[in-house]
Amino acid sequence: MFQINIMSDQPIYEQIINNIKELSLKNILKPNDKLPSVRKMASLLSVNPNTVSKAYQELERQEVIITVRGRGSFMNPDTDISVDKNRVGEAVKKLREICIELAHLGWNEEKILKEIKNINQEIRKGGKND
Amino acid sequence: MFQINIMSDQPIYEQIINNIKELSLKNILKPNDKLPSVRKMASLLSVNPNTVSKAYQELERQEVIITVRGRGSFMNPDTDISVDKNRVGEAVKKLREICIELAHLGWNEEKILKEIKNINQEIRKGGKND
Amino acid sequence: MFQINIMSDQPIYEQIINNIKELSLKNILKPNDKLPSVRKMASLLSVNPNTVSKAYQELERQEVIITVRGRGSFMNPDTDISVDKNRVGEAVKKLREICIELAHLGWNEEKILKEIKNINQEIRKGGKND
Amino acid sequence: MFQINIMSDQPIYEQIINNIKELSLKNILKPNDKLPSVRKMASLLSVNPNTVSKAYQELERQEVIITVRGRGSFMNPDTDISVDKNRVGEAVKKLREICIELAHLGWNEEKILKEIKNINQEIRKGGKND
DNA sequence: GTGGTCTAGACCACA
DNA sequence: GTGGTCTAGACCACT
Repeated sequence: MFQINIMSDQPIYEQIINNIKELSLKNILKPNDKLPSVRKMASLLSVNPNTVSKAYQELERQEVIITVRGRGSFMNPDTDISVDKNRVGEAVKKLREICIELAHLGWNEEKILKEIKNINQEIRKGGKND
Repeated sequence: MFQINIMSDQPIYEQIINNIKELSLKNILKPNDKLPSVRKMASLLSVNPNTVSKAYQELERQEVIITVRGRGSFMNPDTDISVDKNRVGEAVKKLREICIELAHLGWNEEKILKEIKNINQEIRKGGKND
Repeated sequence: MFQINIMSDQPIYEQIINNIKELSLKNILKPNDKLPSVRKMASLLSVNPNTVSKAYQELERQEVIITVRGRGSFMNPDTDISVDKNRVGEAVKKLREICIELAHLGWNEEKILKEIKNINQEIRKGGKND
Repeated sequence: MFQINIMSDQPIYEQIINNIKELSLKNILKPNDKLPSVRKMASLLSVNPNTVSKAYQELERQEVIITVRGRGSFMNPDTDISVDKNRVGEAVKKLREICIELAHLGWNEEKILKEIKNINQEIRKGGKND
């Protein structure tokens, strides 16, 4: 289920974060679902437990998961309430950078919009298996 | 003209690259236009010359500019000849990550599409280099 | 009567301790009152009996309660005999940390003092055990 | 200047955070001041660089400091704008716990208020040496 | 069993 | 030089 690429330039802990967020969007990970323990996830992904721990801590900071002492980590039952303006701003800035990059690679606006639609269909497609 | 933010988490040399690409898209930097020398650019932006140098080297690798020893750097007159499949793949991958992030921040597809349109209008408003 | 929050970052056994202390301050738990057994309390709070046991042991160490083998645990009839200087020191140290934190969150001294008054009115409203 | 206690039950990285916040309140660390590098601070405190790094990262998250790639960390020039409701709530909750604890140790409200005044005079006393 | 903290030591990107 | 990431391995508190 998880796609971790050790050789990627993207940090492993970020990849873990993104994977979990994506599974959440697809509704494969549902509210209150238990995540594998830090050690288990680490052995599943063949990475160091500290790396998984860092990912989980950041996910908790973002209110995606909730960690309970001595019990483990669980998907947050509350549908994300607090919106972090900084994070939105960061994401939009990155979106801009990528549009510039794609434009330089010959993509026109239409092609980008089409790709966005594809991506959104992909990452949100789980919507009915609740 | 340049917008460098030393506090950003984006490397300065990447910011320089993106600025030049954006100016090119807007047709403010035209084919064969001369770029400021590494030292001049460095003092303009108040950054280390090594940083500018790294940006120029990467731009040349991407065939955005051409550097002639002893003469300086110039915008490539050949508009986008080679298309680097790796770079396209990377950009699409990042696009995907950002869609996930924005979805988690409460954006639906429509809002993302609208933002893309805004951005494209902004970065391509020179309008004639398509 | 009890307020246990399993998601809090405060250990459950500490929450139990504080709840009992608060009930004692409010004079709801009076000297010689019998506490629920470890098992009963555990089932009341839906927590592990070991957790309750740990709380009771610590309460006994602090002379808040007295446990009689085979009889159960009771509120200590002797009101606050021994004063543990270490505990006072610890509490004052924590008080300091929180003042720093609140100052960083924009609270001035006056606001902190006001909050303290509110809290004390709340936790001591039984009013007669002073 | 720094007071780190390896034997304390408080994590080292939190102690570092609190020390820096306190120095900031006292105006000993002023906006834009450079902090010792991670490695330097680590050797000053005789702790592992990772521990200092963790403290710095948390401080940046709280907008107390700003870290610039390849340059180091600096006190945030902006007087703290964003207020984190969660952090305020947490702090008030802890304040409540301590009031209960102190009440149990025989402190009346007046004594607590006096201590708060002492603490605030202490931690904010640097206010004029700007 | 769970996660949290810390150390020692390594490698990398950036300026 | 700077900070960021990762590993391996240890210890601790909590349930």
